[in-house]
Amino acid sequence: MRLKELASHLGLSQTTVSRALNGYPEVNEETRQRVLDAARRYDYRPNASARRLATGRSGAIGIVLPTDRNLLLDPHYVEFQAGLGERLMKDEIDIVLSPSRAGDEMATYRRMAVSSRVDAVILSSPTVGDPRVALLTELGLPFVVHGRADSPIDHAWLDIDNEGAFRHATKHLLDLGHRRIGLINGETRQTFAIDRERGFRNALAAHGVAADERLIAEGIMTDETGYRLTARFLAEAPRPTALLVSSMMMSLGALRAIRSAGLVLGRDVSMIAHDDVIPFLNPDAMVPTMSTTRSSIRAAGTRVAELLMEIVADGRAPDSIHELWPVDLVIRGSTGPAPRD
Amino acid sequence: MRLKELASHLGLSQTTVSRALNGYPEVNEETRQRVLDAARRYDYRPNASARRLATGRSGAIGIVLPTDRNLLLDPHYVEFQAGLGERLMKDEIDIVLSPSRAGDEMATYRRMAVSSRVDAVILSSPTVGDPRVALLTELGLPFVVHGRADSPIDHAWLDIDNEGAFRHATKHLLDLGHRRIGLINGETRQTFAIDRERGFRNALAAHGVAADERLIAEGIMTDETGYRLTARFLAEAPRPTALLVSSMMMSLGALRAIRSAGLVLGRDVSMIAHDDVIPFLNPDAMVPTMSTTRSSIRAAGTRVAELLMEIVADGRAPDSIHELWPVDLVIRGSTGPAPRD
DNA sequence: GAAATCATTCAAAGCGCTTTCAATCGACCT
DNA sequence: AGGTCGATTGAAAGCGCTTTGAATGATTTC
Repeated sequence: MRLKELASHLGLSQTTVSRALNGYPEVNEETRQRVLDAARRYDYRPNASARRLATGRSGAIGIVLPTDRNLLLDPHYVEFQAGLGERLMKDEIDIVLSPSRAGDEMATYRRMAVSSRVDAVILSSPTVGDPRVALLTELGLPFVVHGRADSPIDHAWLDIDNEGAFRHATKHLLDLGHRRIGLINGETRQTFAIDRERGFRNALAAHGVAADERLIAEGIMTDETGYRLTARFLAEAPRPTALLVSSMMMSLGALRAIRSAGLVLGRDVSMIAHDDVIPFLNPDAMVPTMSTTRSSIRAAGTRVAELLMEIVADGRAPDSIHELWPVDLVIRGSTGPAPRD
Repeated sequence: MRLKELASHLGLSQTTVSRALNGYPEVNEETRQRVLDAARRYDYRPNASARRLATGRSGAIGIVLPTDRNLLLDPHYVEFQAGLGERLMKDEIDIVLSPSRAGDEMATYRRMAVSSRVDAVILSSPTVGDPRVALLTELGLPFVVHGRADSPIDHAWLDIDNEGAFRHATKHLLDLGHRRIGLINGETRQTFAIDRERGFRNALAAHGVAADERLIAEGIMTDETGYRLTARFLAEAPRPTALLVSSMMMSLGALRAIRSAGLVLGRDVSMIAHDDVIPFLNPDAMVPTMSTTRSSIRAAGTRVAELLMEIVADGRAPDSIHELWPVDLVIRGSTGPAPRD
């Protein structure tokens, strides 16, 4: 069923039918009802390409998907995407995934922009001075960064307070008497990891405790990295009595390492992990339950979608968008007072 | 830069330029070169919507994304998507994700088809007699099922040999002397889980061993389910000496339960888990290393993309597409001879 | 009662491509 | 020489929608 047919069925012009369907005010209410009824009856759906061509808007937002970076291997990513989708669904906006090899990423963004395939894009996993910010700004393709790119160019971003989260968590451990605290971080190419390390160091400094560089390490956020780094830390003498871990996935490995060393989590070693609220990594289901810094990555996805819509549909100025979300510190069974020796 | 401008820059008609760019044979080679050079120089990119409108093809394939089913929470899904993307990238085909609430799924497929947003779709996690197969067939929207829908309607599918995989794995355990073997399966709504259970039972039957229904259980494939079901099995008397587990994620929980019971994996209890080759769940990195039935879900994604292209671009008949992939049985440290009691 | 205003509706002009159908120009054939 | 054919190019007609500018009656206004 095409607009033309629908119009002739109704004995109306395409113009009127189109307006009725799109909610323009100048059409008679009675006419609009007739049109709406007919559209439903014939299951009419406007052709997406035609509409896009006519309006110049694509009705889609883009994500460039590096096929070989770890973004993809990452459950966080899926969860974020789910949040995104939840919001976008309401306005029937599609997500266009454009896979791209690591080197071609910039070209892919360019392609998306020039071929007007999407109205806006999302930047995930920003690095320091991320070149994508400059590119997109130059291309005039609206975007929201999930995280912060720390770029000289002002841009729209939504981030969680990583510094504050890890500062509070560290402070909590210090208050429990811990002095040797290890940090198992994500890769410090990414801004969130830098911020967390800063929070960690700030808390130590504020307490007059010197940071031990041998107890600060980073890596991709996998179970395996968690295991390896924790095992390394525990081999130090004296060993750390508490651990700050950047993801629940890593905390799984960390826990394995702690057990392998014959130690008990929450007694010999305390741990606080960052929890992005991923359904299959539930801190309450762990044994012992895991103390966390918590912020739902899914909710962030929803909000980023919302912001994107505000920019594209309502013309909101991107540089007015800077949201920093607070992070909860949830104390559970994996933290306890520092053991005395 | 628009086609029109480009053409006038070159002193050619749009027709010729369009043909040159799209590789039609009737244009002079010299002319084609000039056009290609100019296109590169001006960084010309055809407008995606216009092209789609003109050709009637959307240059995208669709995935309906149930926002509240567990498909999403699932790393398998991401990995599959990565494989898909890898292949689609080559032809600059987009993936359109259409989020949808569980109830609306069918409507979303319908919308995708009628608005010709995509040229084809992918069906994941098929259930027995999956209604989507009938719907898509009726709508005339090409699709490939990842898995098998076990529907009366013939359709394109790619699946791994789940029955064979679990049959072989079970046989291997039987050959090692195990007689009490537990099965921790994915939800038996899904065809893959049914096939695995069948393989398991077939192997037992072939060996003349009666299946113990108390040692067969299912659930969503999470760490938590793995823990819970394993703990339950180990409480039986006599307890199972071996376990077949449907995912690496579950095997993590299973391992925890085994340890909690004071047992040693690979000695007191053997385990074989299904490995979809997810980068952050590496069976070689586990302690002990995990015996698995292995088939790369990413490779499956790549191949599904390939098949989709064959249907859409080359007009291959969907009902000629039935691929059943064999599954490797990889024996590592988590399996050993049955303990004698 | 004529002019002006308002509420509705429509015809037609794009949006930027692809593709059909014709036109042109030498080369080739009889 | 007149006609045919193959190679190359172009003009114009869509693809299905939105939107501009105009038209039509009906309703007010002076």
